[in-house]
Amino acid sequence: MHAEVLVSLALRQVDKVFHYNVPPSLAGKVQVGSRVLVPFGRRKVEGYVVGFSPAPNPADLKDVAALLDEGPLFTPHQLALARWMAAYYLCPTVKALRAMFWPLLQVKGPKKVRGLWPAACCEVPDPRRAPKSAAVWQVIQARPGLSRKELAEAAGVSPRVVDAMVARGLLRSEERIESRDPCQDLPEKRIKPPVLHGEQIRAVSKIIEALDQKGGRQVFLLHGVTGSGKTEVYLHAISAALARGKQAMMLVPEIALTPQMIDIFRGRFGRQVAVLHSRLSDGERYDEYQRLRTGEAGVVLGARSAIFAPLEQPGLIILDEEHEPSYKQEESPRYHARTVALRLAGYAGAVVVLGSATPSMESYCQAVGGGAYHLLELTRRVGELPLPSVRLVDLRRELQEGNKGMFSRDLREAIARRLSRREQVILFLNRRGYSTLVVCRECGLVLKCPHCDISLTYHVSGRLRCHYCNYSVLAPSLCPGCGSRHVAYLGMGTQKVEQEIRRLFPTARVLRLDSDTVGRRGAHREIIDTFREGEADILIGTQMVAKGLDIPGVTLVGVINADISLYMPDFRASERTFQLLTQVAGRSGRGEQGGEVLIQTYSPDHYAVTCAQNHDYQGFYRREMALRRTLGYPPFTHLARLLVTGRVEKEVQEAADFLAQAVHAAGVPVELLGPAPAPLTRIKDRYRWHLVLKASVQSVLREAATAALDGFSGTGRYRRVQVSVDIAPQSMM
DNA sequence: AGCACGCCGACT
DNA sequence: GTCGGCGTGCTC
Repeated sequence: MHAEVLVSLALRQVDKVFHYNVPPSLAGKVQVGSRVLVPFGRRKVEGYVVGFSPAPNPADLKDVAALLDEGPLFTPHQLALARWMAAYYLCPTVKALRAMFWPLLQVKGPKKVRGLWPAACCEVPDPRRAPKSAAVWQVIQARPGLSRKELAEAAGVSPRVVDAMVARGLLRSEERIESRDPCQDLPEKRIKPPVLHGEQIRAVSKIIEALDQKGGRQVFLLHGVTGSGKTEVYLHAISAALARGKQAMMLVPEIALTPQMIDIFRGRFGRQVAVLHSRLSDGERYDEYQRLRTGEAGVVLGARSAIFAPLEQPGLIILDEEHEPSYKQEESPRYHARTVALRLAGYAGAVVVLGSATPSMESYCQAVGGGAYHLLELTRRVGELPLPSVRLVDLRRELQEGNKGMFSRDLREAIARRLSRREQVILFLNRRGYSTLVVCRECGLVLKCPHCDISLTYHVSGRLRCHYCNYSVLAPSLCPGCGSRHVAYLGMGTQKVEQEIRRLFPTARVLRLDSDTVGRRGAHREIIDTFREGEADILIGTQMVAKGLDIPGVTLVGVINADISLYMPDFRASERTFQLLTQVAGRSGRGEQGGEVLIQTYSPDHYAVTCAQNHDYQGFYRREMALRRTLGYPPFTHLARLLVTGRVEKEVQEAADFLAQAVHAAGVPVELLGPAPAPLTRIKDRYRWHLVLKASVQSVLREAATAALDGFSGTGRYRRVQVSVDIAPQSMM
């Protein structure tokens, strides 16, 4: 027998199986999923065992040099998924594979501590003769397993007393594994499931029916208006899956993975839930992975990458807010969690539930008109609450009438009214910082990041920041170009909104929620909890306030400027705007008092805005699909993007031209757009050019891209440029 | 990626 | 004659 090994070099040229002898010393220990060291050329590299072949191949195989871990890092299931990803996204297999097991390599292993236990048979310390020992004895009886230090502290004695007791044989010391639980300090309050309403019951029963059916994957699109109780449908479906001995995955966008959401899951499923998100420490993530691998936890709640969690046999996979662009990973492997989920479900025969108030065009078109998905609809809010009424404020007219401020009179009045009634307000602006454009009024110089072709954002800290590479400098008082004192701070972000609100409403209690205020671990939770408990009146924020917040006291949501996302150079700009407006509007009126939404915009006639105003998903869908069809965009066509980057612009451009030639030469039916400089022409000192491929069949795109890459790696001319392939890109920036 | 091999120009 | 430039090709 010899081992089939993938070497851990993320290169197309070596992305194939290499064969090695398993020496007798390692026989039986090396298994599929093992990480090994193998001789490769004249050096040794890490590799992963992906299979075994019967012995007599080319006889002169080298030996596996070493086995690097005790157990396997991935399951055959995960390997299959990685291989599919590699083929689908044109990335090296090891890249895809690493996405699945990297949490296991970040720490040495489980955290071990020395714990103390009362020894089995011995005399009990006499409280009169040895009061300190007796105190320790009492504590350890009640709480066995404490460490030396904990025990001493709990008993109020010096650790020396404990040591003496160990020496006398009263206590026995043993190593125990301490679980790093990310939810340790959260109270686990069991919450009784609420009574479902009719539409929810119907949705749940359809999903359960599918869970009970043998056979292939089934996909549901759960289209439910904001506040219709989608989460409760998920929870019931998960309960049902667990009751049938199946495991479940629940993915949410990173910023929607709020403490509130975690509380709900922990409340319902207790320690059965493993939580996975980017804020966990390496140790916590490792332990959550272990709990899943051993089957101790049967439910994953996590962000994008949780789709790779090591579940034995997922029976139910849920993607909440399935339209969210954050499900797309923007670096290699550039996968979309929804696409991976659908594939994984295919392997596992699992049921998929895609949920959203504003489904993506891609998903919705699969759910209507004979598509492959089943549509489930929740058209009413829980408790028969009405959807909030939405008013548009035409900023053009506001300007004509002499109001140059960021708040229209309507919005200002609406806020004042809420404050006087002690109701709460959410203000949404999809930009952080204070001022998004710093420009000299004399010479017109725009302050830009020295490493990126991006204008710098002024922050109240007095520094200018690049929101792409995080470069920062002290804001200059004079124009660095001409020395003029007339430097203007234009464009507004959430910090400016906050300042203006404090000026207009000095007594209001204001909170801001954006990535600048949630830097510290736990800060996110604190801000939301403070607001929920009514200890603040106004919450200002970016997208973070648009997702999942369910705060009954909020009766007004104000959108400061709806146009920011509308005029992005991206064919999804309208869709994105409609989604954002609908989502953020949905935060209003979740209590008894009803709710209102005010959207300030320069484009009050744009269908993305008017459809959001009227809660008219169908209308938006029809308009947008008609447009996509005429312009030949997804879901009517498929796209791929080749992004070429490098430090020398000329090389980048030449490489892009070369790739374009190679695509042409491939002779497949694709439309080639570009090469052209990417909208963000330089980031972190790397110039960026791209080519966009368009085809009616996706496999053709892969053919063209593969041909281009093969030709590219064949020539050594462009060593200093890098090409990355993005299949089904979410962003073209 | 690394590392060797190989084929040309310009040095002690 | 040989040192070193980097184009090409291979790694079980």
